[in-house]
Amino acid sequence: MKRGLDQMARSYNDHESSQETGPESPNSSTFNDMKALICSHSPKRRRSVEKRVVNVPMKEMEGSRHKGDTTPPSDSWAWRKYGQKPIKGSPYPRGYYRCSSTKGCPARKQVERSKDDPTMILITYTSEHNHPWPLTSSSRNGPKTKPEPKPEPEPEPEVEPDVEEEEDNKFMVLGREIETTPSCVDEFAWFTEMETTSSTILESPIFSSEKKTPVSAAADDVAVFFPMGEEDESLFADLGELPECSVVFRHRSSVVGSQVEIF
DNA sequence: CGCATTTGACCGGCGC
DNA sequence: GCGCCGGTCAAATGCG
Repeated sequence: MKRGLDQMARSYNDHESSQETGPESPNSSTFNDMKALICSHSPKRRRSVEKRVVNVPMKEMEGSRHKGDTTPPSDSWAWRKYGQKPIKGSPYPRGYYRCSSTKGCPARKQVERSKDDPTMILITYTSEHNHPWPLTSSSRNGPKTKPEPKPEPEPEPEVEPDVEEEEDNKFMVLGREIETTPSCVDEFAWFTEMETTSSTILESPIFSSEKKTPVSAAADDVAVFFPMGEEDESLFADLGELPECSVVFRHRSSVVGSQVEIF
């Protein structure tokens, strides 16, 4: 079972390794490229696992707990480290984290420093197809990525929630609306779910400071869908602990894609 | 004492 | 077929 995931991730890495480390990765001019990229991956990927790579400037993590190369920036969820490995070709080890925000949460992430740009942290999020990202926050509880007992309904890790939101085949990427093919949407409903909760990729649940359950988040799209404005300021007022978020939101309007990159 | 982290071992796939 | 490599497991350790 786990091997399936592993294999998935591995084959994806083959794809992504050439891209995720590229300093001059796709920027705002390549939304369609990105879309094509995403869709072009579909045939190769199994449906069960999706990945997303985020590039985070390290300076933006200074406020966060920072013990080692793979200490992840705090985000909105609880992650439990389950492994660390030196990566061939990279001077920095890669840390493996498992979502501990909710029981049975299948989400994982890998954190490593970019070998090309040591000031950049590469975070690879992995989740099962259509599985909602954990949206609970633990970063406010302190530095520890300790899961917080929450009175929230438990996500169903193995049962794919029906994603029925593709009324129109569009989703937002870095502030732009992208039309997708139904197959792509279906294939990346997981992404779509994230993107449609916000006006940019990086306002995805990953970067949401809201404490929500995966279910409520889905129903809560409106709450986080509006473009960055004054309301966002308050909405993300407490993002001091979420350096990833802060940089994203801060730079989005002007430096889209240059600070944080999604593949 | 309970939980998270660390770290070495192990596993399975892939390339040669 | 074998070795390499990435990813995970699980026991040991540390910390609050």
